[in-house]
Amino acid sequence: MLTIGEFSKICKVSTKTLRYYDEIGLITPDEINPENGYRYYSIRQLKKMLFINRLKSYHFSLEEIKGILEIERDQSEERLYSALNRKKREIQNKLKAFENTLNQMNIDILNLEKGISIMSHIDYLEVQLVETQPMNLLYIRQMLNSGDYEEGYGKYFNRLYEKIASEQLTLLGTPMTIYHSQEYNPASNDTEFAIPIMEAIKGTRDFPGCLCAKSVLKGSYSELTSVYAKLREWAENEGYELVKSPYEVYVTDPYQTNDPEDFITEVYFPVKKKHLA
Amino acid sequence: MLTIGEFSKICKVSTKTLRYYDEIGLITPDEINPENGYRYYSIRQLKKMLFINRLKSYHFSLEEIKGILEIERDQSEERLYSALNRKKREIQNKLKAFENTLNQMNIDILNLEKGISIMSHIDYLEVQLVETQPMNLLYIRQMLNSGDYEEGYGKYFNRLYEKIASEQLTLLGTPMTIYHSQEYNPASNDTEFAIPIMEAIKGTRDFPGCLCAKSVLKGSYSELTSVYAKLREWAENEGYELVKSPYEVYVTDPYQTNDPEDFITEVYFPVKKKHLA
DNA sequence: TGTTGACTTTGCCCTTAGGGGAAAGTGTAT
DNA sequence: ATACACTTTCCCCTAAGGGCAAAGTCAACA
Repeated sequence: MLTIGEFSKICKVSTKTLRYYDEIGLITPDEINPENGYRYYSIRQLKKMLFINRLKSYHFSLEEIKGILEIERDQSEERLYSALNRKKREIQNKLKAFENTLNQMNIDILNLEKGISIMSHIDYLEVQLVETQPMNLLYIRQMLNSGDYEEGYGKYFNRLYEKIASEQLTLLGTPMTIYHSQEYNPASNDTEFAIPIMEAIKGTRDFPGCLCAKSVLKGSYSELTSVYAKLREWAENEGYELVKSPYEVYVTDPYQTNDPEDFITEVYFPVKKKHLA
Repeated sequence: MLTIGEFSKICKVSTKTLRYYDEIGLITPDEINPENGYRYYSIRQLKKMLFINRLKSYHFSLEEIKGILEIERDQSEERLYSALNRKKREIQNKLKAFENTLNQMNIDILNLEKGISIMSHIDYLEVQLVETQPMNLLYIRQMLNSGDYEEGYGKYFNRLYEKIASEQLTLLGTPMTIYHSQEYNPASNDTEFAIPIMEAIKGTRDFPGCLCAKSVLKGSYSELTSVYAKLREWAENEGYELVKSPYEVYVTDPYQTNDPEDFITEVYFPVKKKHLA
């Protein structure tokens, strides 16, 4: 039997951690002296602890590890195998996200070297006042949380395109997203994915034309919030106010090009002139 | 002036977050109605908030962002530039760490496909009882925290090698590390870096020979804890006990080869036969 | 046998970046 | 006037432990 200190040293895990794992039931000492509460670990528990360490190094949460250890007794291999593969994909995604972040950072760093301040691109955004044409939209309206956006765009637009293809509908424009939520809420936003088509069938709706402030973004979607801010600022200065849900039109998007710097997105902001007080 | 809800929607930040940022003083509303406490943000604060979002996407902590924003007023560019570069290196390191993790995971996944269970390599580790020769060690003894290990190894061994080179000392073996701490403590471990040399000068010490359980690890250092566990288990079964600090000898290491799978490390565990009770 | 120093126990508060929800007050449109 | 959307503060919760304190315990040494 090993005291907690000995066990700790062999496994390279602090005693604090071992007590915590005992508390949450991840690995409990083989023996506890009922008089003084001293924890004693057996030699065979070393392997379990090392396995836990391994899984931790793979970024499994303690909750996940607990699940894996409980499974392990029954049908040991298969579910561990699938858990590993799932976690592997998770890490690959994080890795990709880091690569994207690094690309963005490099753009900013290069700009700084040229003496261009980081957020100055906002100042160069142009805003026009336009009158939009009414459209007939094939749409899906959903509550989305912010994590689902990337996935959601692909999923819902695919569904719409499938319907257009299978029912031989007539495409009249590029895909668009309409944001109905008044407040931004990371857990749930009222979002409408739509594509303009000719046929006024079930699953379509009328989208009236209106006066809009419009701005065009070239580049990564991460700049979209800047466009919204710019439009808002413009409206404030020119004496307009927002009257309906803003929307985005994806003129070129990931379906057409791979480089995020080539994306072209129009942002529309339905407005009307404010009455002077 | 924008209410918190409007500001929230434009910036894609929840009101909860805005109130939190107000609380920690990251961005406080331009105006607060003293009667009812309502927060009002100005249009010019949009840009600041977007800048915060940008820095957040670069994985700066709120504390770091606060620092950057405070700096920004004075000498805006330079310190931001260096902060960005520092954070970029951090992310590159994390990216590398993820790549290593993925490599390890792939090894395990391949093994599972072959029907080899994940921790089974422990069972194949061989342990021998050997009598080591006394040595004369050039050493540096330090308290290290677990995060410093990678860096520490390079740093301290380099320092030792430099001394050997500059004083024309005679190398008698490969580098080694002796672990003096009884308990593992992530914040501080008593660690000795050493290289055997011939000359008994200042900065060297005698390292007596002794009876050791020895095991050889081929492969990544992440398996080292397994070796310790195996040695401990072996000692228990054979009726030996640990009498001094264990140590590692790096026969081939990152200085000689790049593939972690080629590393060869000997682990020594000074023991003596236990008296039977 | 006593003492010392190392070890262990529990308990409490702290960390990041907010999320959830309640209860109460407020603003605005009809 | 009323309904409903919005805002306020307050309190508790997260994951994985770290830090520290007070008190109890163990083993070795004199």
